[in-house]
Amino acid sequence: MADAAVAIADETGLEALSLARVAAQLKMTTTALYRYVDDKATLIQLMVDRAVGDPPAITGDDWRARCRRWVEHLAQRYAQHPWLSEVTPTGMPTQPRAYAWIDALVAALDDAPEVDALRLAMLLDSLVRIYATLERTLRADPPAPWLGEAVVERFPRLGGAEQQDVTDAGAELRYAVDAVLRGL
Amino acid sequence: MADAAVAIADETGLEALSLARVAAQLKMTTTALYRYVDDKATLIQLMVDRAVGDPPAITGDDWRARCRRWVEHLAQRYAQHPWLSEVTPTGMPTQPRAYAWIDALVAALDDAPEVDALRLAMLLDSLVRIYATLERTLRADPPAPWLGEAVVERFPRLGGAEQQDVTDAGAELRYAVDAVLRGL
DNA sequence: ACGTTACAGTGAATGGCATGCACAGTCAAG
DNA sequence: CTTGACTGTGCATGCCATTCACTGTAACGT
Repeated sequence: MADAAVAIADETGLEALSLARVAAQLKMTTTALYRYVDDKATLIQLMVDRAVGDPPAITGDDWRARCRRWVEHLAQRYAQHPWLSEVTPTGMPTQPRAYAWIDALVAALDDAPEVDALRLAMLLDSLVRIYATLERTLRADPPAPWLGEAVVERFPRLGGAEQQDVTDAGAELRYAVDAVLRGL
Repeated sequence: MADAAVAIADETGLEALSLARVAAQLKMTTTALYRYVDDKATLIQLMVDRAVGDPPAITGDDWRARCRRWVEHLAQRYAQHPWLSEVTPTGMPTQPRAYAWIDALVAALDDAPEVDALRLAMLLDSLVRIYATLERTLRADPPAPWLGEAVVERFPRLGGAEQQDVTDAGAELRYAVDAVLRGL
């Protein structure tokens, strides 16, 4: 059931995911799904758990590099399932896989000095989410020049950034992560 | 109309906001609202613009301190309207106020060396969003200890962080912003 | 003063959605 | 053979966004 739902979300996004469509995919009635799941929300939780999957094993000399690898892996999962960034986060993680990812980051921070792994995990995860959201919306919207003549006229200070490129969400993510890692 | 919608969202959250309720508040029929707004989505855009409001004037010696002030102000707006963090961002900003905030940050970065203001604005805004979301969900959920015995048993490395306090979203935000500003 | 036109709001209707409840088949254990 | 758990169905409810055809009303040009 979770797999069917993930397949639908992969194709049509989270907005278009309804229990009716999941049921159709499984050749069941909509209401039959309530035998297995209390709620649409819990189904989505299951989907997230499944789509994010298990954390990778990370090796490398530099702990910052290991952090970046961790981020890359997570970002890759988000890229495979763009709807992940549409899921509204609901507080602290309760799914087992989430703990596994945090654990993996803690392992990667083995020899890092004075780094608060839990906080960092939350921060990095959030950054991945954000730039995944950015990527998704960039894909959906026309890549509008976003700074028109009129705007620059009203806010002259923005003039310099006019032709700036914000089309590569991956690059933005790396920028943000690098800034954080340098600043720790 | 936007004000009525903001009032409802302030009280009951974004989930509970329906055009029917807005109409009731205004003593109109639901369908009458479509005279003024194409879509529920565009109504929400208007609401965001109104709720975020105009950026403050920021003064101070240190550009990092000015950045922090900018973040504090923005976070304050999110605190006043918690539903803001529930709004799914839709690509680059199109509302005039958004430009004004970016412009304000650019101004604050006047004498900062080699800082990409646009990128930084996006990053800081994202951070504010994230920790506003955290605060909202902390308020909604029971502040569960989130790391049970069973979890620590399966992931021994997480043991140290067991009793860690993640209840103060404001502190987390400052931690993240400080890390970023140091790392630029 | 009269007709026209833009505007503001209404009412009914459509199609989708999550979800609840009472029922029917099916299959295994006593 | 019977009972009971399990799996699935059908029907129904209430909420939602959105569309369309319609009515009143207020301003404006002649």
